[in-house]
Amino acid sequence: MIDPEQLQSVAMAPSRSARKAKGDGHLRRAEILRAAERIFVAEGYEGATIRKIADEVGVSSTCLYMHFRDKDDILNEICCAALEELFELNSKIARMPLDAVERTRRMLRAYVDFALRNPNAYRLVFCSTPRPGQALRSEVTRELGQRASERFLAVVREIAAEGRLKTGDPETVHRALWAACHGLASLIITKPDLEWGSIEIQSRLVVDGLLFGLVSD
Amino acid sequence: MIDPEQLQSVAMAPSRSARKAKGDGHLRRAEILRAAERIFVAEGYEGATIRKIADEVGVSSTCLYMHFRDKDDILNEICCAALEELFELNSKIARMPLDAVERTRRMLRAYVDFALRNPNAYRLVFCSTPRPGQALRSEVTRELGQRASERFLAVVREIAAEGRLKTGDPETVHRALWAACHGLASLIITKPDLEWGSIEIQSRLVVDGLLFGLVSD
Amino acid sequence: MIDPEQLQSVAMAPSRSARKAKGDGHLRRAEILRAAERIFVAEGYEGATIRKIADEVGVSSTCLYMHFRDKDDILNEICCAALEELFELNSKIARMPLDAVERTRRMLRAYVDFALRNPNAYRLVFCSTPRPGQALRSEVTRELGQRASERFLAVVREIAAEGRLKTGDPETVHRALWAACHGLASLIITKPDLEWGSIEIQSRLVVDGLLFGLVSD
Amino acid sequence: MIDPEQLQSVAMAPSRSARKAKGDGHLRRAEILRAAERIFVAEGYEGATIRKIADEVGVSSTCLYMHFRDKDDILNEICCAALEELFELNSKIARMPLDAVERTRRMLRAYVDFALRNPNAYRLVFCSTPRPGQALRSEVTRELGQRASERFLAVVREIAAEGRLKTGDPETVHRALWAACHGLASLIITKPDLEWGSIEIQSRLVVDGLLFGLVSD
DNA sequence: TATGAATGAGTCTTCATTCAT
DNA sequence: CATGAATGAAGACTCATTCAT
Repeated sequence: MIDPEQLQSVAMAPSRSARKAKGDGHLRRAEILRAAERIFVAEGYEGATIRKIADEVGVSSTCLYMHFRDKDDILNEICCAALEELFELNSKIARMPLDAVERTRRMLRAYVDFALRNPNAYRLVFCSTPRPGQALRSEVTRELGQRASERFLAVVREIAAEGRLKTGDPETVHRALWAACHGLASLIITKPDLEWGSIEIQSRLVVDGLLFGLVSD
Repeated sequence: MIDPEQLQSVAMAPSRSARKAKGDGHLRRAEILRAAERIFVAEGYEGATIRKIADEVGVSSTCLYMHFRDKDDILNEICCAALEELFELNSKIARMPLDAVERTRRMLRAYVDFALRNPNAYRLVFCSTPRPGQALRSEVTRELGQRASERFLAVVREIAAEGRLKTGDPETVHRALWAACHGLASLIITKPDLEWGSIEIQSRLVVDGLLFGLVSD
Repeated sequence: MIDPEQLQSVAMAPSRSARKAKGDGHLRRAEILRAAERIFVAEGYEGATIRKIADEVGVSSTCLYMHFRDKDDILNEICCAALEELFELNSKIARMPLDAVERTRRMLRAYVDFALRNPNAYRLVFCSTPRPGQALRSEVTRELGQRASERFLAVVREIAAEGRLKTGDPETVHRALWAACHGLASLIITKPDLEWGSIEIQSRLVVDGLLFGLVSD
Repeated sequence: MIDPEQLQSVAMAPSRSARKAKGDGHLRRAEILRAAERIFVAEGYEGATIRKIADEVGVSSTCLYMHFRDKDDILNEICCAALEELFELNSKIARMPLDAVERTRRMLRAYVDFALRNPNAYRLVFCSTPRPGQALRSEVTRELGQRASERFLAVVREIAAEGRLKTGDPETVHRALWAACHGLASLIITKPDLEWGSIEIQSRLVVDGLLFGLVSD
């Protein structure tokens, strides 16, 4: 499993050796992942051919097989990295010395932002049904998603413990909040041509509206 | 966890007795559409090969081309039929002699129900980005979606006209409501293995929670 | 074997029964042949699908099989009819009470005209190599072509007998004349976009030029 | 009757020894071109399937796509190569310090020889109507053909300038000469089973006969 | 670590042809 | 005489993947 932070930093600073020099295979690996992510989303799962990815990176298609077992392996790594990042995000907010509702609000906003910042990975993780046969590998993915989700559920439970839930149980409320934000993010991502106005405003309306409807004070 | 049969109850194979009996043509056509819908969603657009669909129906692949011009034609027909149904649904509710907010609530509930009743078509229409090149055909689809959407927007505008919008403009509120319901439906559809509890309750929580947060009285 | 004269006359006068009435199968047959000829040339051998021909005639594709054994059978009939016509043409000119050279000239001009009038059939007969397997059927075609050719060779032999051949033997001269005219006709047919000027003049130049070069007086 | 081997002497399979030896790439490419040329002519455009060509070369059909974009690309390369050669031929003769008529005669003879030496390519270029849709690519082909043709037209214009044209304008005469030679060559190629006698003599008769008829001295 | 060449399986689609009616 | 429905074989082409180097 790759630490996403590491990927991120590598992607931003070409490190000591000049790009394209034959240094650390990790560079290559990260390069491929980024290209793949871009293409996976631009062209869809089957539209993202190994050759297209290889071309984007500037290497032969054979070369990809030196870093990843197969196509699904690449896909998997992308998903894991994204989920890891999301988990970190939620963890950071969870640790903030703020009112539980405020932390919830921030998590939701961060969630939508995250989705829109990584539309590629987001679609892979949250908008696609795992195809049968991928079950084993996506096990890891599900595990990671679960962890990120629980960070968020914990805060909702706090709110419930404070007796501020207007209705429903924390699990259901948690899923409602998540679903609403997912709906907004996924719709913006898959239908960018629709008239969306200010995404900032739209996003706030969903989050605050639902929080106001479900949580008191 | 959701029983997939529950989601796909509509799309079941026809009684084998009718097979090869009356060559009504229309029957075959419908049979193909149902099989295609099932497979499109089980395997994705490119995963749904003509052969798989043909096998499911029990005919040769060539036979599909007697009823549909090509693969996209099948996809298109499925989408159009679904959107048409959705439009009818909304139209019927729009005509009911009820309070605007109540009509809104019913439309939202009907929307989620519709999605869960036709998960296959729903995903095709609302969870997939139109690939470039399909633009021309999906024009019709978009047109239909637009019409269904406007039926719903009209009611939100009524609410706004009655001065009952707590915040935002009708367009943004309309999109917020839609997004939230879409999020719930799509999440249930694509991740049926998650723990969803009672969908009835979950759905009500999202709809009522958001309505309560955004609309007064 | 069909008498081309009969086809011709049928094609020009719809005879007693109204077109499309279910009268004499011969009508249908001729109708199909004409449509096929048009399409064979417009689209090439493999481009001329049974369905296209059937559509042109306005019947089902199955219907063609009631009149012809298979695709090649249609092709064959077209070729035979054309050759028959050419043979008649040459025969008529051969019987004219004219100088042998003049009859030759007329035959050549008639040949080019015939080709340009029936470019479809001409290409089928004179511009295509019989594909292996068609050998048996094209036997008939070759036989007919042979007969038409001999009508023409006979006149050249007359010229030779009159001692008016400037060079070569009658067979070689006969082939030279034929080849030249074939070249003109086939080039005009297959490359109609070239700059051809007046075909009348061009044709005369080839025929008279070669005759003048090879035949005295 | 013509021995087909005589016509296709150039297009013979390479010694099997080189196969699989040096993966020179260029060798493969040439090998494919030769096989394709043979099959294109033996079976016609649509009869020449990718698989047949691949089988002839002894590789998988996929392999062809490593060297050529698609079927038309192969066809195109063959045609271009042939036309290039023809152009060179004419250029070389044009530069010879000979009487214009003699250069014309040599060009015509070279043309027929060229056609019989490359019957496959010749038919592709000169005996087939470009199918609609191929327009763009065959643009190049036409361009090349044009250039070769103009080299020849120039010499005829010289003759005209010398006042030695018995009749007609240089363009028409040029086309007449070309058509006659084309007729001879194409007829020999497409109907090799006919009785042709000595091609040498036959060819001379056409060329000299027509030149004698059209050009003085 | 990387590649150029190659492949087998599989894609959509079209065709000539044949039934049962 | 005619057809609507259907099919098996084949078409061009693409893809993920694997060698030998």
